[in-house]
Amino acid sequence: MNAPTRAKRPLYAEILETLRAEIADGTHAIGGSLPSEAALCKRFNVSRFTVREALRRLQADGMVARVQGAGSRVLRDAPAGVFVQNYRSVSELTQYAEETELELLKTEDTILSAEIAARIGGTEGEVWFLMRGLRRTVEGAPLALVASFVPHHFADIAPDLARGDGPIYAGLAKASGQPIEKAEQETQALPAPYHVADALGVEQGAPALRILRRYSTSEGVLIASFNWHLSGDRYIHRTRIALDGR
Amino acid sequence: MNAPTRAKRPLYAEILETLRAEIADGTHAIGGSLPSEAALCKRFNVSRFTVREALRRLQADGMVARVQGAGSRVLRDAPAGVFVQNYRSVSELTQYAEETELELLKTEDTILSAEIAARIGGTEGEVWFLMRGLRRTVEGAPLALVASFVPHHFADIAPDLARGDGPIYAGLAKASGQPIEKAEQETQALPAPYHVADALGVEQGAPALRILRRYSTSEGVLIASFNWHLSGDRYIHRTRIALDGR
DNA sequence: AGCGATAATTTGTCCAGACAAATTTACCTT
DNA sequence: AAGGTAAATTTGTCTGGACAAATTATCGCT
Repeated sequence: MNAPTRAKRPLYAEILETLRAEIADGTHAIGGSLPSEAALCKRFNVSRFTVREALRRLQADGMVARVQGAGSRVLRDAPAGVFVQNYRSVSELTQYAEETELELLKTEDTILSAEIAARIGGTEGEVWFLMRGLRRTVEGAPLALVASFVPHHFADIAPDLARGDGPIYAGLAKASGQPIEKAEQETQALPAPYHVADALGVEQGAPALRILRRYSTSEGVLIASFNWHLSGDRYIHRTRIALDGR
Repeated sequence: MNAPTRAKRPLYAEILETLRAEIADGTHAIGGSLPSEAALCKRFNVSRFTVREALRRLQADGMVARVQGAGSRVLRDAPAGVFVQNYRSVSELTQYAEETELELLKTEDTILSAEIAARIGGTEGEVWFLMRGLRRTVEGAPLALVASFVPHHFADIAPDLARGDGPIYAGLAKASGQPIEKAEQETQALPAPYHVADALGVEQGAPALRILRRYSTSEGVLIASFNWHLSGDRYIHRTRIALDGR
């Protein structure tokens, strides 16, 4: 078996990107079908395995549904999942950041544990830069305890960005010269560890909302911030869910 | 190439179940490594493809991290983010409802307390119809304990809608002859009360995520459902945040 | 036109093989 | 003992092939 010439990026990633673009531009309409695996193998001159790797990722994104015997149906024109809460886009998060104040508490280099690495998109054992802070409302009430991880090469500029008016990620994107391509959020209910409980004035172990926001460029994760919020009635994360056609 | 005898269930599913059990019982400790792919192929007498299908699903569950050259490291002893919820619109919530199953547990008339009324948009003292159920994944794992409040005049049809395939709110909107004009969500971290803890198999008082979704027409709230989810590592609510211009 | 059976198509499962890339281990030298 | 290099190990990417399972299309009969 002859090995293919090694592209810098996996073949399936190229195909994935092409299919994503074609779905987005309407070549493959929502509600319609993608070409069959066999047709895609022919078109891209790759094995069925490679096509399936691309399709698998489209499926994982919620963009297509694959049905045995029937083919792949387009469900969405972009990866599923958007927003929640008071914001539904990065620009609205920008406003949130501008309407609150982050008080930087501590900065340090940190070696990523396996668990943190898996969460934020780094690699276990890597050195990242960690900034801990307390985000307050304009009235001064504690809103969230924040732990932000940035790749180590931003260590020099990140603290000043944190002290500035705008969101950190915007400054980091500017410094990196790459636009933000993906912004994700994960929400969990967890027992408040001691340092969170102490900072937010709740009992250790009390239920707390941990919201992780991760911003990525094409080169990887730019910043990942854990925001710990007070439990139950002291913090409610409220959102509107979009109605279709609006 | 000789085809294997067809098992009722895929081979990778058997291996997945075995590995899950071994991680849960400590045979493969958290922080330690799983056997290599090659060793698992030997042990189970299957191809590498089959082993990798099982490992891929363990990885998707957040239970292991697979690192090229290093092997698979155990992160957790149970699936993390058993169910990742990604939705940005009502129609996508529709799909969620279709992909899970709601088992109706109990229905009853209820008089709204001030607290519940304020949350769901009713009036204290009003009689509403309450449906309690357990939402499960297609594999049967408990996903959420659900308490849905609907105005009393829907009491006759709501249970059948709950037992149907689609989302309840769609059926109610149809029955009311009014389109849904607003869909809202509120997320809180709360201690799991007894009935939630019991249904979802966690300790009473453990942190749980309570997601309230409220659907309204021009005439008022159509349905408001509290969804209680397992705490931290068992349920992660993941979203994408829209980038402006897309 | 409608229905049922069959054939064709499409995805799912699984095998064997190979090379690339990344990590770990072993070995040798200082 | 420490450091560097090479070899071994492990997962990632990719090829080709095959049969199973599910869906759709086609054909024939009434």
